[in-house]
Amino acid sequence: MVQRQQAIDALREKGHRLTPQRILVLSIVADGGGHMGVDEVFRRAKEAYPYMDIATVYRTLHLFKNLGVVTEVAISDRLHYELIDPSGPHHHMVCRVCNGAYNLSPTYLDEFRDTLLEEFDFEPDLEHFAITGTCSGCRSGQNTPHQH
Amino acid sequence: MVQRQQAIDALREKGHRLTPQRILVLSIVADGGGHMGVDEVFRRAKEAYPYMDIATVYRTLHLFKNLGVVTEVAISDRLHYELIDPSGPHHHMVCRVCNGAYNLSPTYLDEFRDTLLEEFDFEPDLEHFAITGTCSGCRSGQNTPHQH
DNA sequence: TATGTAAGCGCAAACGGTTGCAACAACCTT
DNA sequence: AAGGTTGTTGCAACCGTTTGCGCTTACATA
Repeated sequence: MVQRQQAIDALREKGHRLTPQRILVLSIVADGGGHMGVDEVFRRAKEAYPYMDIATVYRTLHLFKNLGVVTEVAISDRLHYELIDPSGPHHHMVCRVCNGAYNLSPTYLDEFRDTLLEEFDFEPDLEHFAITGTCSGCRSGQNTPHQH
Repeated sequence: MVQRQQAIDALREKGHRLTPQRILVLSIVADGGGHMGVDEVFRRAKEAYPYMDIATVYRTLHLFKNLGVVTEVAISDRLHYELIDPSGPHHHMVCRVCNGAYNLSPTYLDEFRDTLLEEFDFEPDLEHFAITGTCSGCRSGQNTPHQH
């Protein structure tokens, strides 16, 4: 797994220590495959290492976020984490009805950013940005609400 | 104050009761003049009425929000409230450096909404939406950071 | 390989915000 | 004006998340 080694390198380069807890959290997020809630990361971590503390999970996820190893996305008022997509940055559209998360290419946001810069000289933070709304399936009434 | 009477009418019409606590919170938000944090609303309310509870402040602000009397805007991870602007709906750009909040006409967001609808059939929630970023003054290094 | 030191840990307390519940009071009815 | 009902309140407990603080441990140095 290439991303995992990149994450470990990023830690060392910035002078952070490589602890078993960090490796464990990283593995869990990497193996989870999608957006993982903090509680699920914690539950799996505690299975593997019973002394694991929830504070360590939060601190580790924030650290990885600041290192650019994981992205943070708010899904119905809870933060979720996933490994950075190596095929390039992307944003999320999160459906308020079914909680589904969809990727969004930055292209669409770039246009918006350019407008704000030109009109107001305001530089928006759009790096880790989730837009809530209603997805196609839920708009047409096909989905079951609040699946998760 | 016209907006205040409209708020009271909105309460009665929906079958909600007109309590001293609600009148107090409404007056505080109305007199505050800008985006008010929950803690400041609570502090002022407790000055006027020492039995006031923080839960009542939260419940009252949420009620007014649902009635469309106040708008909710997130300023650096805390929710703030202000009376609906009678000159029309608007959004906010919040500077992450100085916490300053600037109004943004919905025109700019409408373009973005249309794109998401056309491309993905995704209807974004942009009603109560604050965009964080760096404002003009802070981009040029003129402002004092983290004033609030 | 042994040692020093500062980063990181687990723990517990605290944070902002929400919720369940019994007492209370706004308002409809008479 | 008095009574009944039901929405609202204050309180306290709880939630997810953050923070302060000793103890531990990863890692640089020798």
